[in-house]
Amino acid sequence: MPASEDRRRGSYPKGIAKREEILSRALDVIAREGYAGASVKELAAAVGLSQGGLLHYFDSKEELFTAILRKRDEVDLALFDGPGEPAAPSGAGAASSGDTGDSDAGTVLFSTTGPTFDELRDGFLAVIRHNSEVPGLVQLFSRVAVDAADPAHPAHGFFLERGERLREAFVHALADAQAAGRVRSDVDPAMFARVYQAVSDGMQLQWMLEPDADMAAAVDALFAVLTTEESS
Amino acid sequence: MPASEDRRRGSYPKGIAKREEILSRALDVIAREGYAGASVKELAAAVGLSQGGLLHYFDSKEELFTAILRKRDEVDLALFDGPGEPAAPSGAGAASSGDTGDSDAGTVLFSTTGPTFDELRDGFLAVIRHNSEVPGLVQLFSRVAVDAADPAHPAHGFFLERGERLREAFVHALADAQAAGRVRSDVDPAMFARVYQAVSDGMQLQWMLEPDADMAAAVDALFAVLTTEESS
DNA sequence: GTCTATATGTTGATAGAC
DNA sequence: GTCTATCAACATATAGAC
Repeated sequence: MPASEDRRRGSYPKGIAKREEILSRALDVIAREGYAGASVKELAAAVGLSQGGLLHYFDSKEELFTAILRKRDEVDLALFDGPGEPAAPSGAGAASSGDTGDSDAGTVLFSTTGPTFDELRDGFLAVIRHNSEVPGLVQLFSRVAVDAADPAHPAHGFFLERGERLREAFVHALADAQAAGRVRSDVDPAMFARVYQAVSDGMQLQWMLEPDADMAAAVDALFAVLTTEESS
Repeated sequence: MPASEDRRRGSYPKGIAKREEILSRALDVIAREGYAGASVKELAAAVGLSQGGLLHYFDSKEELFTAILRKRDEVDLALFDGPGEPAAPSGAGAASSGDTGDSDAGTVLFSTTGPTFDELRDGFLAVIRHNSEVPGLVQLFSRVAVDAADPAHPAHGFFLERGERLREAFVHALADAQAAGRVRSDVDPAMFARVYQAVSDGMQLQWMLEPDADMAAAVDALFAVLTTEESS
């Protein structure tokens, strides 16, 4: 049911379709060409619109970027969830090319119904590895994440909910894996859900500073110490 | 030897003294009143100078903020290192009041000579707990950390070196503790040095968004899973 | 629905008086 | 060394033409 959040302006089929197209293209552009405190005008030009034209669809710069981050999660979910093997996450430009999906497919990763521990680990790591190929998106995410600390920021709610969903998935997966004896019994799922999120976010900062820093390896190391056996 | 890095403009005793005084006051102001994308003018007024007066000591806004972060580390080091019990880290405003110290005291926490595992853990946690009382500094740190991803940013080198020092301390402490059988033998010190840094930085983001998130508890949980016995 | 043009505001930085 | 005054550069948002 992708109807609830997408209502903004005209909200007619045509309008929201264009909106989605803009977001897809923006994602692609930022992923490839990077984000460096980009202005609305720059981004507008990049997606083939004027500033005014772009702001016809988004009320403000901050809302635009928030929408981009939402769309990004949507795309990542569709790519790295559900199927054991993603269709074709080849290279960097895996975020555009038409409609990636109103397919309700990927809600496993961040939903409460919950992926299994293995699914969550694999999906989480896949997204993180993918991030290494879209530096601009990582930078955009981190930048907005800081700004969104302000409750008045349009992305405040987005980051709150996103974090909650992510951690909820971890809590369930960890608890289940614990019950199955695969995760140490002395780990508090709620606490380590936060730790996973923190490691992921924190490694992004390190990686932006030092591209050699291996984000996925660090997260993987955390999985390793929490699990009782060596899987895979 | 605090002489090497402090050379900038006039660099006469009087000049650098005033510089330090400005930084101390700026720290105090930001810690108490918060940082919200503060402009140079605002900060200048807060420290009792005009914009021009302030920029007499710092070439640019970015260099000013970089210097503030440097000073902050210096103060934290002096406060939460060396003595088993800090003098009086009471409340929030523990960062000003005269000269906190050219005292060469605290170089343990981030130096290669290295604190012991317990010292590092206690100091690290103390700094993190202290951070909860200076939200403005946490926000400033995170904001500049993102911007400093750009190699051209004045703080780029600062964050690189800071990260290296911090992780080096962790690598040594973890390795030593491992040799003593206090830390699991299957943890890679270098890898987990990154993980500690990531958890710390990542928890700051969560805490800025949700002040109820317990930064120290998360880091402490990581210590707990890595150690073989329950210390405390 | 999209563009051009503009209003409005702010910022960082500089020049020059005192 | 510090202040006042000012600049030039942008950026966002809006208004109005097409």
